[in-house]
Amino acid sequence: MSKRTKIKALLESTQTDIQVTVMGWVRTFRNNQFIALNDGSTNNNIQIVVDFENTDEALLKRITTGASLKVVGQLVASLGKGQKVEIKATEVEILGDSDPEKYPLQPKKHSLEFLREIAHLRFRTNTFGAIFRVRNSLAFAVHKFLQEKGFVYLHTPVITASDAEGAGEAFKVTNFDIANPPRTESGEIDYKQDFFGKATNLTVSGQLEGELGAMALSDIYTFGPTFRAENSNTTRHLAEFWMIEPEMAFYDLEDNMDLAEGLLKYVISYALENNREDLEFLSQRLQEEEKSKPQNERSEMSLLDKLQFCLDNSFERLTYTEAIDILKESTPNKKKKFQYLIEGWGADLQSEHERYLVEKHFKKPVILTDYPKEIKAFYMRQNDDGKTVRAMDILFPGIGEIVGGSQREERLEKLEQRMAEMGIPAEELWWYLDTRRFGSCPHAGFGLGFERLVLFVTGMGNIRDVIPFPRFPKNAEF
RNA sequence: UCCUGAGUAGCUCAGCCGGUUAGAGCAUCUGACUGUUAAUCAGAGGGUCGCUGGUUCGAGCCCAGCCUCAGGAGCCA
Repeated sequence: MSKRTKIKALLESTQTDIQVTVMGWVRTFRNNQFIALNDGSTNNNIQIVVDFENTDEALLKRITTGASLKVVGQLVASLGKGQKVEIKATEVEILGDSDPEKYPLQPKKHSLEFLREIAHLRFRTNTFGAIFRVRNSLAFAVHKFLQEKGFVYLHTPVITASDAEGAGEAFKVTNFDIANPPRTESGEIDYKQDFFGKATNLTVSGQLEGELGAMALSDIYTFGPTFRAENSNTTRHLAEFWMIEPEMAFYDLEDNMDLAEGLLKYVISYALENNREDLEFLSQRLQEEEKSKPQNERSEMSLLDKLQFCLDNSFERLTYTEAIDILKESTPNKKKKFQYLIEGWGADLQSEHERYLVEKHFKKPVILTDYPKEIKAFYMRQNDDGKTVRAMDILFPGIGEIVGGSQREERLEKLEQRMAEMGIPAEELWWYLDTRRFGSCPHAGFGLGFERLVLFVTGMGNIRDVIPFPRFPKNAEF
């Protein structure tokens, strides 16, 4: 294809009266002469002006919403208001027609629910263009931040054999004819004959393997897809999602929290700097959307203000025990407004409690630490009180838990004892325990839910709208 | 999985107490206009009322089951 200039560059061009070539998709065609063309490089369209009186009528009819075009013309200062520059077309070529009777996108507002059904085309809308450019920046910024700190990007396996991680239901991976799997004499499915010679599933977390890497490379992170076969039908769960899992040797919980907070702030500031226009658009979109909500449900801050606020304030850090005290004394608890009332120490925090702490009490991101060991995973480091573990959850407004992490139990005996208590088969995790046998050391790590981060930064309300092709119960289209 | 609500034209939605031929805006098509900004104006076409069964003289509307979607809860990131 002949050289073209991307629309983002043209709109920023200081030079005019030069010949340019653009390619993109038609958003609207107004007045038989004005094409709003978009190529995804920016949320803004470039206006193409067609000399319709001297253009073949058959060609004009093919300039329809969704069609892809190649346009050659002069980049000139715009005669009309609403844009600085426009292109006076000298040559318009239809690269791909788009039948207007069948093309589902119209130059109007569509519901997010409808766009979810045409996820293959929703990239062509302003909202989803902005979301996926922001998502890209956030992913890049995660790598940039960690790479600059000397972290090693470690590719942990997607297929795993251990089912002992306790992070939810896993999807089975098998080569068997599922209608007729080989069976043992006692009638059980004989996984010895399966592809891997044992039962395998898609990973629910790269953490345990990540720890193995950290115990040699010092600081590692994973950033890949993760799978949970939970029947979750919510705005913040997916069956396939992306997770960032740093694991650091010689880190305690404080270091862990500092890293997580630093990472979150860095990637948010990176997006604010590099995706200003997209975030302004999304901020406006959110404000429009909230107009239809009752006053008390609207957010106090605009999206941009909320992101900036998040950068300007340190996250509130407190222990689970302190949080319980606050919740016990809180108005909704006393007035029995909570669905689950806080009676005392030991209860798991429900969404309503987390939301109260983050959105009502502190009004900023909160890091809760030192949870009761009963409600946390086996690998978390036990505190001397015998009751709590060195866990930390970062709670964000509107999202809930965005990060879950801990200092890891590095003492072999303590770890084995906890595994026994929780019924985790030690023989399956012999390799994990080996790191505690040979040169064990204090270490820590966390998991950051990437889509939840994108949700927060874009101000979207449903996690299915911040991943290109969401996988959730009863849906694996596209 | 549980609770609540929804499913009517391509999209967003209205449809009275069960009663004749199911409506509107936008989109599409035809024509007009031609510096528009989701262009405007005039006209036209477009429906298995989610699916299955039931009640009734008669069902978009009532009943039962199922499917899908949305919001909330749980599981968690």
